[in-house]
Amino acid sequence: MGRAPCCDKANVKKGPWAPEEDATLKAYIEEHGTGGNWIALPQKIGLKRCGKSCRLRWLNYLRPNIKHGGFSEEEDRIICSLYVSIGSRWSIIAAQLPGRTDNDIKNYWNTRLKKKILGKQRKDLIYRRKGDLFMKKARSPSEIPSSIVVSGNENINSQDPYLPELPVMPPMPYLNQEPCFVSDHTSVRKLLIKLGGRFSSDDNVNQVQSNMVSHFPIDNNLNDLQASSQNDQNFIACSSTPVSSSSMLLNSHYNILPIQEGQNGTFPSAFEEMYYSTNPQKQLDGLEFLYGDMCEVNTSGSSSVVTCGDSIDWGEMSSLSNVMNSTNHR
DNA sequence: AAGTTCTCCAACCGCACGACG
DNA sequence: TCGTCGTGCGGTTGGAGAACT
Repeated sequence: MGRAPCCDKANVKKGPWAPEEDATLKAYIEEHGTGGNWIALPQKIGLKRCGKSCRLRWLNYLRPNIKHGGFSEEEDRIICSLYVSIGSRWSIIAAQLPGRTDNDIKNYWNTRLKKKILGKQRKDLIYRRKGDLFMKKARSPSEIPSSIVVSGNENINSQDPYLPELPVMPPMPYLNQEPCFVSDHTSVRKLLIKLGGRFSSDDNVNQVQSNMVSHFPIDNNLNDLQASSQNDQNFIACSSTPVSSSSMLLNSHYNILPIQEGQNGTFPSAFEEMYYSTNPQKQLDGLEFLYGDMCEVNTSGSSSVVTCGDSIDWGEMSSLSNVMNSTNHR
């Protein structure tokens, strides 16, 4: 049994809002508030609209202090930084940009910002696609040139002309350890607090966390990955992907993870703690979701292969990195 | 000038979650 | 504990206007 529709679809108006409808809704909410019930609101004020539609109209358009268009460079950077770090959590991103709505940011990202970032990389992408084609033609990992296939613990600096240059960090140490972080609420919470310190509400944390975990089938697969990485050959070079993302995050102008003076290299202490700690829990605090989004661990058969899924666009991520690095060096 | 394609964005849709009885 | 309801979210769509051929 499906759930009942939120409103009577037949008697509900759809499509663009008329100025009179806007005025009616705005006047009522400004005087009485929403009354805590969006579903009942349109009937109260005589609007033939779905409650959800009223809510959306208010939040995205009628609410006071809403800004439309004209995103600044600073806002671009914030959006990029947060997108890289938490993905398409538009509501959370919007919370960092006063006056912006999640819908606005989502549209801006999908229609403009992504293209803006990718714009300079078209040529690279074309070359890369040729590289992809070449990779797809290869029937097994052993047919892929060694410059592209990298084992988990081997040199990930190997450069192939078809792959964009990515920031490089040492191999992830956790590959040789028992994973034990997935259900740890505090690790995720810690990261979110690090991400600007504005994600302290339990609601957000839980929501983001559930999303992260659902996208990160790490449990048993990680053990397979470990075996695989020790077995070389099967580990296709995507190990630098999360690294690049982390670097982007760290290098971004927004400084989501504040860089502290006197630290070894370019990594802030919080990140170093995660990355270099011998404690597997600390190593993975906050990094797991990056892997979850970007890599797929295929454990079919006796071997495991880590591949970059379709959702990952090397060019895109590389571009993001470039944009952020360039803004960082201004 | 007309037809076609592209871009942008407001709005819709369906799902997940929490509150509540 | 379970079912229902309202809310919030992210993905997608549709249409108006701009750009291109």
